[in-house]
Amino acid sequence: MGRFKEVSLKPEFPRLEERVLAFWDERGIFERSVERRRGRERFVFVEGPPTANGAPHPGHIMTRAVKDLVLRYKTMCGYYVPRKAGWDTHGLPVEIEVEKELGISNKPEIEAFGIEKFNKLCKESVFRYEREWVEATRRVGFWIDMENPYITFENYYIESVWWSLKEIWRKGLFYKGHKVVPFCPRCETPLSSHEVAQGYKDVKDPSIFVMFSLKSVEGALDIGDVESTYVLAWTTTPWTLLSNVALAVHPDYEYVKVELKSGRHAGKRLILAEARLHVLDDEYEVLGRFRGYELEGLRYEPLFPYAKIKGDAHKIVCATFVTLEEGTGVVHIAPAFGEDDYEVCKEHELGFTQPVDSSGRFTNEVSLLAGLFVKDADPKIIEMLEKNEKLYKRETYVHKYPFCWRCDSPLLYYARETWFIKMSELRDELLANNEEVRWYPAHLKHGRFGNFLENVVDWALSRERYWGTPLPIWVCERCGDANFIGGVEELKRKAKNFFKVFPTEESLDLHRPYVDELVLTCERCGGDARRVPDVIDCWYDSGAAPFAQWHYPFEGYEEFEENFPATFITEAIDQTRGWFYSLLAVSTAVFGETPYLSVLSLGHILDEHGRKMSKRLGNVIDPNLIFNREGADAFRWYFYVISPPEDDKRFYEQAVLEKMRKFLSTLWNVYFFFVTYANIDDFDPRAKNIRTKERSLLDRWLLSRLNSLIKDVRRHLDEYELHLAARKIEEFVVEELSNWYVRRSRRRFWVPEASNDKDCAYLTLYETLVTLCKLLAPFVPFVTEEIYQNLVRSIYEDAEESVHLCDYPEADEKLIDAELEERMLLVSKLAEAGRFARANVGIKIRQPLSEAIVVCDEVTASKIKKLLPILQDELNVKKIRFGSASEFVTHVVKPKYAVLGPKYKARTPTVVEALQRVDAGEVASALEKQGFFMLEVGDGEPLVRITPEDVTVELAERQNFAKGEALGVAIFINTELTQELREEGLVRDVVRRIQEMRKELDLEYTANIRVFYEGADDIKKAIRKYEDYVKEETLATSLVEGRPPAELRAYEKTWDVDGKAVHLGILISPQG
RNA sequence: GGGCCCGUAGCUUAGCCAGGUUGGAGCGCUCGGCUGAUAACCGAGAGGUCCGGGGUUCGAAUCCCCGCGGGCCCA
Repeated sequence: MGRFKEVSLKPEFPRLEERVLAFWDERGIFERSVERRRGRERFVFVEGPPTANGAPHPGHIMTRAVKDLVLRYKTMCGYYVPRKAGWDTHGLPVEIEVEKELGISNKPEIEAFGIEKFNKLCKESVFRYEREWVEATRRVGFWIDMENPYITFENYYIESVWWSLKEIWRKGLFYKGHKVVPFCPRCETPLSSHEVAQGYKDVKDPSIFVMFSLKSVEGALDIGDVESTYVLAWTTTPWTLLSNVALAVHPDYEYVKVELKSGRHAGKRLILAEARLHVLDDEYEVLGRFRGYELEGLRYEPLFPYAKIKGDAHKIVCATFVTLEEGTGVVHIAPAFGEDDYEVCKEHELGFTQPVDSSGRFTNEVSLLAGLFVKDADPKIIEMLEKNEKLYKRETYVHKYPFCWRCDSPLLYYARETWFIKMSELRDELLANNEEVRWYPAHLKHGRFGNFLENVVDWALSRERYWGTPLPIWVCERCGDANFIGGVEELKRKAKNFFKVFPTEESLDLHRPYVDELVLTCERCGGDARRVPDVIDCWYDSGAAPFAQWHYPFEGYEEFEENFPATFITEAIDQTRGWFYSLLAVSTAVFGETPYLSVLSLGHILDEHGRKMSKRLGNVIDPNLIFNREGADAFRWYFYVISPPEDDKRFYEQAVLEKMRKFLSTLWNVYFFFVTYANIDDFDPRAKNIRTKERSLLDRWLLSRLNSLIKDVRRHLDEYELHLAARKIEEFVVEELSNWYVRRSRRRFWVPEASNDKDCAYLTLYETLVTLCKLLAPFVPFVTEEIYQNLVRSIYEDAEESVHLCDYPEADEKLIDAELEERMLLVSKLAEAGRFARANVGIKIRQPLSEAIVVCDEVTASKIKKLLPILQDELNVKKIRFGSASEFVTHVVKPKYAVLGPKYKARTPTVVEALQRVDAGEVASALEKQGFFMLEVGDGEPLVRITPEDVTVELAERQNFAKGEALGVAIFINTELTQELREEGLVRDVVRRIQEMRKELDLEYTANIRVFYEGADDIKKAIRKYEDYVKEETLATSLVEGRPPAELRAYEKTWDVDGKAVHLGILISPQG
């Protein structure tokens, strides 16, 4: 037993993580990590409250992993980073979930069920999903205070929201509009522009060309043959034809009257825009032309007899929104179902008709279609047109159409009474506040988000629903004045029946239906005022989080002051017009200030095939699957390292597994290696203190790289380049620490006797692992905690109790030796080049060779001189030395375009051509001797002076030498095999086989063995010659020729070495 | 239709802002090697119209223009 806890070779990350979670909980590590920074500079984070509407999706897990990385990092850097969780609890999503459970699907059913009971179920439903979120949040290791979250349905939160709405009203930014708004007929409520934005889909709609029969009118343009002339209009929403009030033409466009000469409508006359004549399928003759304005005032027969229109109707009007891009240049106008339509009718003092109810069904006014959902009525309407010979032709049309972002019903544009905030008036302020924000990625600022602000529209705030923050407006029954309420005290004062509705403090609930029962006394006339029954868009709730979470300004004044604006927020890209906007909109309207200083926008999670992961497609991976198999660290690391934060990420188990193998397993293995050997040697880091200066070059190199890495990681994290930080660490761990340092140092740990060099190796590896743990703690908080506990806490009693209570590593500039890093890089590249050279001539690494020669300039030679032993060992040569180029006389001269180009411009190709014609050896020797070469180009221009910087001179290989090259340095390996080298090679082959057999027997690293051997004469001879070497390498106490006696039951095997059979037998030695 | 982003090997991607002629990795595949830490590793090979077309330039994956395809957002 050693000093450190034994480590298993194959970690079980999920179980390890559960242990670490329990440890954190027991010791309150999270709370302490926050508290110990109290009083330091704040790093303010606002949690975008999850919509509590279902189990968390891998995308939510990723967002949480990113938040956690940033917040842990900032905490370790010394910032005070309180983290309050939040829940977005209101809104349609919750209502829909409850409706589904109740098996109902519209508002009358809800009202029959009872609003009080319904809202109670909504509240419960929210808590049901909360539990899954809490568990997933804990499991992924996201540290946030879930004990004291802000909850948008709480009275204090609603009161703050009310206060802010009244502030906005005071500024004159509130108004009631009659506007055509996107309306969901299933939810029976208008949607805000950013909600509509969530749900555009491609759909196939009918596309029909309809003929409106003209009537003769006094005073209007005489177009002749009025009775047999029709105006041709186009629409993709046949159901709106029942509500047609007018037809619009563009005043400046050219229109024509044509007579159809073929087809089923032959003989009829049509009016349409000249530029749209190609929509006609039949032959025609042009009979006349008009400008659009000339057509104004013409009247036509209504298509259908049903709709009762209050006011003037069925005439042609002019409008500039008419385009020639689609249809016929004549637009059918239904003021109930289009914003432009509504405005144009208002302008021309035309009437209004609304034969569709708020659930999207035709009313009794349209007897034939009464009760039918409008979209379902399309075929019937087309049939009716056909029968009346009013249909010119029908096609289908694929276009984007908005659907309800939650219930997926097609939206209708529908004229409703709605309360608005005048965001358009705040446009310049929004833009100015946006200037204060740092966006990651930067293009969002003036790109997508900035453009959106440029075109900001008023915020349609009211929702004709139940489970939400009630709109705090009471309208007087007598005078119609709107009374705005900004808090509970005010309500108490103004309501006639407050204590009747809320007899006790506990009974206070600012939701429907209770607040609906409150009757206020109108401030202006003293009459009774009743609440507008709407609730508000729940996006406003979350946009109010910066102040409402503290119940500002009723309480939490200081908290708000200290935490506004936020330093940092992050969510996925879809929040651009969602939360990122609602936060800015609310803060700008209420305070005139920006609510956040930096925003990191994340990409979406896609499935293995690059499709969006969504419930509808059924391709959502359960995060628990990954938690239970690869673990939370693997999950987190995958997201960090795979691509820049803003990119969409494909997510599937195999991909996570691959990253885990590459990185976490390698890290674990280095740790395993250290613990295993440190325990064998009973290494104690406290007992050794060897200054870095006194350690080997390899050690100093590793520590230099480690400190350079710290600098890089900090720089990248500060710029939210999470992937670059992660990739740098991964490269360090896999390439430099594991595949170079540990591999190169194996023998140093393995020598049985104590030595200074061994201590240096242990110390260096120990220090590196400990620092690496801290560096990695914000990324993979579990495995780093585990390693830290074993390596640090078990030894140093005064060490911080958790790696997450430590300070983030700072680079020690004194330990950074850029030149050493550069030299080591060159040596490792030369090792690669040498291996390449050996492979080219087919001599494996295990076969020792006599020498390798490095050819380079003197400066480089002096730089890498001390590192040559490493190279010698890597290449398995007896000797390594520098040689001069003259040993390898063949030269190749290659032009450097980057240098030649600027010098010779257009002449460059000719110069290069000439250079390649002359003898390379001549050029090389001239460059070496006099430092330049005069080149005759042969184009009549003066000679060109070639200098060493203009070209690279390479060497070709000589007989018996294999050549490799790296970073401009050549290496030659002598491939001549002597008898002695051959024998050494054979012995090493035998040693390798014995080691393999030890491994197969699963022997302790320190167990001694006895070896028996039999085989070809040259092999036996080689073994005898190198007996001591074989014994030492394999921990053999004896090496005996012949087969082991059968009664000993040795482990035996026959191997093929260089085409010759060798029989080996192994016995475990009885004594140590 | 408009805005923003993206398009490099079978897959994932670096390089593009600050142009240099020979586009670099990883996974996968084939061959070879190494292994007393490894779920590994090392080397080589096959695999690229750098989305297409034009332009600028001595020189374009890189800069400019026009397309095509994809994603997100908006009308």
